Order: sequence, then C-alpha cells, then structure tokens
Amino acid sequence: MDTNPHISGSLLISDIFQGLSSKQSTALLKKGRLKKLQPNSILFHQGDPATSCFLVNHGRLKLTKLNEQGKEVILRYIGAGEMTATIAVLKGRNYPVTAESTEESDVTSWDKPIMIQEMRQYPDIAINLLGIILERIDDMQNRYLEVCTERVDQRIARSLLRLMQRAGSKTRDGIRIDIALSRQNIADYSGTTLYTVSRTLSAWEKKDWIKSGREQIVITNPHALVQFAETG
Amino acid sequence: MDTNPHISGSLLISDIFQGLSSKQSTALLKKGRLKKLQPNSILFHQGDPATSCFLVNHGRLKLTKLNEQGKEVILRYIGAGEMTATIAVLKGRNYPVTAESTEESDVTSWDKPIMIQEMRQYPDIAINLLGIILERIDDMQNRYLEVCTERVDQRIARSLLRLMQRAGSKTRDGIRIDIALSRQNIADYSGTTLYTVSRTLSAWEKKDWIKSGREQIVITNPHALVQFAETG
DNA sequence: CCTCTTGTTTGCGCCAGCGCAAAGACAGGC
DNA sequence: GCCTGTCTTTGCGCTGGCGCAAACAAGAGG
Repeated sequence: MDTNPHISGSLLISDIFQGLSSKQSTALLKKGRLKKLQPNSILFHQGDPATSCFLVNHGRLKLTKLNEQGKEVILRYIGAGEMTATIAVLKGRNYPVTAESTEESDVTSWDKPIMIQEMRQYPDIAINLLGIILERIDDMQNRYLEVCTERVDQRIARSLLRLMQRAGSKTRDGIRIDIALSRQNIADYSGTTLYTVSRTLSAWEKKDWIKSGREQIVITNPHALVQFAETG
Repeated sequence: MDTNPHISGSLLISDIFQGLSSKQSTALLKKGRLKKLQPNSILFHQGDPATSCFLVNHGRLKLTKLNEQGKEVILRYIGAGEMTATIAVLKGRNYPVTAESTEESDVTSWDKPIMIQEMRQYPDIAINLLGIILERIDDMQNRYLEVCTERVDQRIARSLLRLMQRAGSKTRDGIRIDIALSRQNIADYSGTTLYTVSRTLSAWEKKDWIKSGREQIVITNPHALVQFAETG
C-alpha cells in the first residue's frame, strides 16, 4: 500500500525522519548519494564489509540470506521509505544479507562516516532507528515462531498475507501483491519448496481464495486465508 | 562463559553501560528497582503491556513465545549483564515474549518514564542499545535461516553449540552447559519435539560427542558437533 | 510466426521426523 | 527406604512434505 509518487514526497514521510524538520531531512538526503538500479541487480552481497547504508526511494529490494550449503531464504522485501544495512554499517560489520532489486529502483546511500556524523548531530535518528528495528525483530521472532510451530500450508498463507499487507493494491477481483513472485520466491519466503507452494496455491485457487498467474498473486478471499492461517 | 562474582562487578561490565563513566553507571543502577526471583517464576507475560525493562544481575531468564494454539518456542536464554524488554518499553508495546527465571535470579527493573529520561540524558545508552539489538537480530536471522534450510539434527547441534557458547563452563570431561535443560527445552529451542531430541542425543552419546544426564548436557567433542552442524 | 527460456503443474515414490504408548531412570519429600 | 512425580528412552506406525521427472504454459526475442 505504499504510495511513492515522487522522491522528495515519499522520502520525507519515511520513519527514519520522524521528529526532524523537513529542512533537516532534505539536508540529510543531500548528504547521500543517489543510485539507480536495473531490475535484478545486486546492491550488496552478504559477507561483504558494510560500507554504506541505504534508503529505498522507489522500487523494491529483496533481502536474502544463504547458508553454507547455498540454500536461500528471503528475509524481507523492502519498498520506498524503508532502510537497510543501517546497523551493520554503524557497527562496522559485514552485510548479513544480500540485497537485490526486484524491479527498477533507486536508492540513496550514505557512507559509514557520514551516517555516524549525522546521527551524532541528530540523536533522533538513533531513536527512530530503534523503533524501526523493533518492528523488524518483532517480525523475525513471529516468523521464527511460525516456522517452528506451524504447518507449511499455514505458513504459506501467512506469507501471502504479510506480502499483501506490505505491497498489496486493490483490484477488481481482490488484492494484488505488487511484487513479481515466483513459486520459488514464495517458497524461499515461507521456508518450503516450490513444489509444495505450487500444490498449495492450486488448491486455494480451486477454492477461489486466490487467483494466480505467472509470478502474480491476487488474493480474492483474504478472510478465508486469515482464518486458515490461524486455525489450520 | 559469563562470570558473575558480584552484582556491582558484573553489572558495570554490561554492554549497556559502554561509554558511561562508572559513576554514571552506578547512578543509573540506583534509579532501578532490585527484584529477587525464585526459580521458575514469571517476570512478565507475553501480551502484557510493557511497563518496565530489565537487566539480569545474577541468574538466568528463559524468553519464550507462544502461538495461538499454545505451542511454544524458546527464543533465548539471557544471563548476567543482559537486558530484556528494552525496546518494547521504549515504544510502549506489549511484551512480545514471556520471561521466566530458570534458577534463582535477581534483576534490576526500570519503569518506562525513568528509562526514557535516562536515555535522553545519556544518548550513549541508545547507541549501545542499537549494538545489542544488532546481535539479537543477527542471531534471530541466523536461526530463522537454519530452521528453514537445515535438518533437525543439525539444528539440535547448533542449539547445543550456541548454548555452550553463552553458558558453557569447562569441566574435566568437556564443556558443561550451565542451564537446566530438559529434552523438551532443547526441542523448544531447536524447533522440534522432545522425542527427536532424545533420539538424537542418544546417538551422539554413543559416539562420545556428548554426555547427558537429567536436564544436564556436557559436550565432550565440540569439534565433531561443529563439523556435523555445518556439513550434516 | 516459431523458438528458447523460464516458470508452473502434477504424478509418484520415499523418508525424515512426528507422536503415541509404555517402560525405565532419577530426584525430592516424607 | 519408599513413594511419587517428573524426565527420559525407545519401539512402532504413520504422514506431511520433499524432490525427481516430465509435461505444460507463458512471455521474450528474433
């Protein structure tokens, strides 16, 4: 449901700028570098030293993590107004995830020293960050709980609902998820396999809970899906 | 591996006090209330409004989370010098988890307004918090990755190794985990069932990787366990 | 228009892990 | 020392979900 008509508009409403004057915000924005990303291009790699942090102006990034054997999970999708790699950069770590654009996007980046300097000047930024991080940790803990305790079809339902909330837009026959999502993507996001996702979605399509095409999901009966996610 | 000889000693080394003078730290400590906990007593419940945040002086807390159907996972064990519920309290949320003492413990608690006031006075606290939270989110993301991509016996291995690192002490025949851990606890921490844990530990005991008793784990061959966790 | 690539579906067999049930082991209280 | 409650082990059967293989569908690009 994010509306991103124009850079300056969308950015100034980002959570990170809460409590800053619009003058301060634009000054902060000017300190960063603008970067355009083609679809499916890598912004940074898991394991690389974290030199910059990023704000998405427009478009969308997929944040993924690999284990030693090369198996992948999708941790989050982030859109306009959201930041990534902020704490990693502050703490001088390596990027814990890989960030890749799912569509044409542009982002603002700040190098480590600049960001630290800005945070010293405007302590509100640190406070805001704490709030943003809280959401993230909360989400992560919830999903950890789910993957530990719930059946795979319930988790797929929750995944669709989550993505719907973050990137859904109303259409004639339901709410469409505005992210190109392959079955594999949904699997990586839900902790299962593309086969199981495919079978599950087929079943739901027969029940008219969703309509799905190639890398396209429209949720036609959100209520049924919520019900199913919670009670199995 | 935490050494907690005495309250004042252990607390002043807590990460939360980094960058504060010892005078400032003790002042902050005095603002909090001291609370003694019997073994297995609840400090706060998931879902209750977060009125205070806590620092463990001595002892250990188990942080758990329940889903709608009452299934439980253990998110973390925290010991001396570690805090909990900090951001929830700052943001005026409900506690996202339940905290229960696993042994006799004492904690210092700060009510919301006091903590906010202190953070305004010493911005270093917020910065320190960001660092602490980073560790937590990192741990959570790693475990999420594991539970999504790895076999259950690998995850049990990782769980033991994690607990060993956080609460292990060297003994004659290996490293003992200084937490009373039932098979059920290990299961809740690894995202599996007590039966599977029991079978797995039995197998490892035959291989002389561990020695286990009632609610007691000694890791006799950490290297083998690491090897197993990473390559299966 | 045809071809190539990339995504999707579905049948089928298999097995890791679950969970009941019942027996065994240990610790604490009286 | 014995009893009781809690924790642990293990046999057994079952099934949810995995993953191969092969067919099918839908864009993309010539």
